[in-house]
Amino acid sequence: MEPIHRQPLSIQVASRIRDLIATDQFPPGTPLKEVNLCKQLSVSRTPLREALKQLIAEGLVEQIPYRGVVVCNPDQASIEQMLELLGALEGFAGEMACLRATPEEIDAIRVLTQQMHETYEKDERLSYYKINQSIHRSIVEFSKNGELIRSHERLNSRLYRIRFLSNRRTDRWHTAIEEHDAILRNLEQREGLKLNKLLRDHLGHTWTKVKDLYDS
Amino acid sequence: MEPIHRQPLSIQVASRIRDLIATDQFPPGTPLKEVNLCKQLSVSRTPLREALKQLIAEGLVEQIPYRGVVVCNPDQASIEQMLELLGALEGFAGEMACLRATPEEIDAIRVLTQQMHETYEKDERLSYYKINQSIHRSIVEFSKNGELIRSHERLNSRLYRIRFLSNRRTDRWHTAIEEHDAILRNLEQREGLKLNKLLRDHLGHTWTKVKDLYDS
DNA sequence: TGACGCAACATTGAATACAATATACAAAAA
DNA sequence: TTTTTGTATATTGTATTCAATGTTGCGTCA
Repeated sequence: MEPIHRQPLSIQVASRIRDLIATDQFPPGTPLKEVNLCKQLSVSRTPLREALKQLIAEGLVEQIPYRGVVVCNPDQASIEQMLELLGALEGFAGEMACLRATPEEIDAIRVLTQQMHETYEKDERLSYYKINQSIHRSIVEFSKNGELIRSHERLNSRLYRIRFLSNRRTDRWHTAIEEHDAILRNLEQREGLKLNKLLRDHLGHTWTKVKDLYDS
Repeated sequence: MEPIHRQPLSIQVASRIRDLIATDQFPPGTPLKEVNLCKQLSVSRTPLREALKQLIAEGLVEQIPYRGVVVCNPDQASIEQMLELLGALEGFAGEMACLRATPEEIDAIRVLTQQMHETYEKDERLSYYKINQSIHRSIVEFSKNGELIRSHERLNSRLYRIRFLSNRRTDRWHTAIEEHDAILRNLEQREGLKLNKLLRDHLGHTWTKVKDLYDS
């Protein structure tokens, strides 16, 4: 029977704040003052502080002793580094997925890629963004390496906001679409090394898009 | 001028516990009871709990609600996954290091590799282990990617104990030594792709050694 | 007018008190 | 004898209180 699983307050609070940051309701630089957040979330300071400790460990916020916690505002250099690492992780995951993904799992990627085409033609950017995320997350899952999956998840969540913003503004969708077709093809044919390179380059292009956003 | 940086108690406590786990003074399965630790470390529960939260986020310990935290005892499968990921990270780092390391930095690796030979001939396993760690950590640093460096550091610390134990018992040193010579050569010649593969395979061999340890 | 010092306030760091939950053991019933 | 249930105890989860530190602003003195 399915066990009931409760979550300590601190975990729930951490999730909530994580969402608030990802959706830009707490944009970079926002000071996270303990008493304010306590009132807003209706919890006491102890679980809130434990939640903040977790977010610090994840790198989403930073803490200066006796001066509080603020939402991180990564500069161009560290965004580039994060995307570089994300590309390495996804590339490696793709390579492993070529060895370990089942035919059914590859079918799922095929379906998602098809849906992506549809959102592209309908110009539905939000749906496009979410499907894109699903594809990448699925490929990583099919690596069947739990550590890799968690590392990717953490890093990706830190980049969620910035990629979302760049997705709204960039006007070069079609290259991404073509790349996704190539990704699917190489996964189908189990071309691990090629898929690795494809995914790394794919993230590299994301960086150029983000850079455009910053420079403008 | 160098700023004075103070560390909150929770950070210090976290470091201490991390060491205790790495050095096997808190072996896997040890229950970390809050009041006990408080007395032993002479701190109150609040900073201790914040430290534990950080270790949970790092994956060194795990928490079951209302039942406390215990030192993780990863099974063979997750150790294999961690080593696989570590290999991917180091391989990628090596590839980047070929692009970005200065000649002086490569010299440093050369010196360390030479020292490694000496410890091998003198049969000094502890020194060997530490130099080996230094080499790998240095290569990762020379990738000049801070995110990569931190990810590697976290994962490596989780594997510190298990690799240490396997190093003490394995009787096949010379293959590792030869691999390190090859690593140095490819770094000197900036052969990024080859170095990537070398490092990945190197960690793969580590896995076979760890596996021997478990099976025996 | 500007710089320094002091004091009041705001905010975080740490400790303690209280509540919720799980476990262990014993007693009672089948 | 075995199972079940209730109660005591231990442990974690949360709230509150107190202490330490940083910041701001005003007043005074050069």
